[in-house]
Amino acid sequence: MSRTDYPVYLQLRDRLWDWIEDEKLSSQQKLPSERELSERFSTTRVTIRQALSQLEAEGLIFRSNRRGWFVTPERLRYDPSRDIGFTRYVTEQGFRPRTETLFKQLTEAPKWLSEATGLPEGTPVYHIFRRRYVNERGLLVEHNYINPQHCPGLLSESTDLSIWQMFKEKYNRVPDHRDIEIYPLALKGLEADSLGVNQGTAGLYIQRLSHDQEGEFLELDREYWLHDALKISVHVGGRH
Amino acid sequence: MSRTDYPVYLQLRDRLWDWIEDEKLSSQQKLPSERELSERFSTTRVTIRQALSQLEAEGLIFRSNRRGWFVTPERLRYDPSRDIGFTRYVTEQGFRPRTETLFKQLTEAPKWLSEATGLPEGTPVYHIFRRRYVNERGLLVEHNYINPQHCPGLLSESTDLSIWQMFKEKYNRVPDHRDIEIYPLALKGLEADSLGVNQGTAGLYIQRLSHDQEGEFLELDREYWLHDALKISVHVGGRH
DNA sequence: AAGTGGTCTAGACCACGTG
DNA sequence: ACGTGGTCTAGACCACTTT
Repeated sequence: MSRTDYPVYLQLRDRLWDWIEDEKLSSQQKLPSERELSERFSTTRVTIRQALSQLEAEGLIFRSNRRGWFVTPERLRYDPSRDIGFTRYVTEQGFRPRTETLFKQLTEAPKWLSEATGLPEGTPVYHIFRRRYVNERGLLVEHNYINPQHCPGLLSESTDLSIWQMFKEKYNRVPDHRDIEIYPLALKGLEADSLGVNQGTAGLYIQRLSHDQEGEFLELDREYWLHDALKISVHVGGRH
Repeated sequence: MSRTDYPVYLQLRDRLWDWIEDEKLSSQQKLPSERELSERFSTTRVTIRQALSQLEAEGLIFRSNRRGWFVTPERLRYDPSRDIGFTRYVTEQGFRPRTETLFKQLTEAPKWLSEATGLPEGTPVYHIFRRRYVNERGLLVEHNYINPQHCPGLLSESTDLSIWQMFKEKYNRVPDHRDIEIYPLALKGLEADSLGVNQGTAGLYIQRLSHDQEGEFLELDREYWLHDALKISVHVGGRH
C-alpha cells in the first residue's frame, strides 16, 4: 500500500458496508437518514456523505432524487450486439421489465443525425424517447431515431414493446450490421431528470447504429444507463 | 426543465468551463489552484470543488494525485474485439503510446481464474501487470493471465510491446473467439494507486477472455481504464 | 519552505418528498 | 407539517508536491 494513512471516510465506508451486510439489507432497501447515520458513526453529515458517495461510486448503493439511499440490485447482463428485446432479456434473467414511452414524434433529421447515418439533413425521422425499468427502478432512458421509409405509421403503434419485433413482424426488416459506441459519461439535463438522479451522476452511454442487408439506415439508438445498472457481455469471433 | 433552481456549483461549472475555453487552456494544461479559483469566483473552496468535480464527472477535466486539475485530452478510440496491439492503435490515432511493466510472475491459477477459464485450480499461469500511457498520461492498468503451455519462457521476453504479436510470431498462436465484459466501476486499491488517482475515481472495466481455434484458453485480460480516457467502438455483423 | 490538494468540523438554509 | 437530502459557508489541519 503506497498510501500512508487511511482516511476516516474510507474507514466509514467499510464500517457502513459491514453494517449493511449485518442488517441483511437487501436489494432496493432504504438506508437510515444521513443525520441518523452520522450520529450512529459519530461524525458529521459531510463526512458520512463522503463515505456514502464512495459506496455509490462502487455501485453498492444508489440514491434516488431526494428520497434517500438504497442498496443497489445485481447488475443486468446486456449484449448490445444481439437484437433480442429489452423485455425478453430482462425476463430471462428473472427480473421484471417495464417500458414507458415519454414522447414520440416525427421530426426532421438534424445535422448530427445526418452525419451519423448518411441520411440527408431534414429527412423526416421518427424520434421516440423511452424510459426502461427493471423491478420498478428506472435504469436507462433511450432515444430511438428510426427511418420512416421502413415502417410507415409507426407513431400509431404502441412503442412500449420491442421495436425490433415490430420491424420484423410488420415490416419484414432485419438489421444486418451494427456500429456500436460505448463510453462512460455524466448524466445531465433531460436524461438525469428523467431518471430521477442528480446532475452529474455517473452513467454509461451506448449507441447502436443499425443498417439492413442493403446497407440502408434502419435505426439509431442512444441509450443512457445508470453506471451501476449493467454489465455488458459480448461474444465475438468463432462459430456461433 | 423540471428543476426549479440552478445551484451555484452548476453556475460555477458553466463559468469555469467558459473561462477555460477563453483562456484557451489545451489538453493536459493545469488549472489555477483551488484557492485562487475560489477567490476569482467569489466562493468557498468546498463549492469550487463541487464545480470541479462536476467537470471531472463530465470528463472535461481530471485530477492527478495532489498535483492539481488538468484539461482532459480527447478520448482514445478502442475496439476490444480486434487484436491489434495498444501501441499500434494509439499511434494510428496520432498519439504517443508507452507501456510499463510493473511486475510479471509465474503463479498458480486461483479459484476465480479457474472458474473463468476452465483451467484446473493451481495450474501455473503467467501474470503480467502493466501500465499504459498515452501522451505520458497513464490511462489504464492491465492484468494479463496467460496460459504458459502456449508460450514457454515468456518471462524472459520483453513485455513492453504487444503480447499478441509475440503470440503470433514466436508461438504461432492466434485468438479465434473472445468473451468480452465491460462495466463501469470505481478504481480502488492497487489499480487506483498505480494510476495515481484517488480511491473511488470513476473507471471502466474491460475483460477479454481469448481462446484459440481448438477452444483452448489463451489469455485473460483485465483492464482498468480511467472513465474519461476512451470511447469503445465495435462493428458487428455483416461482411468485414 | 511554501503552497497545494485531501480531509474534516460544526454549523446553516432551502426545496422537495413523504407522512 | 415534518424530515429529508441538496447545497453552502468559514474556517482548520495534514500530507504531499513543488519550488
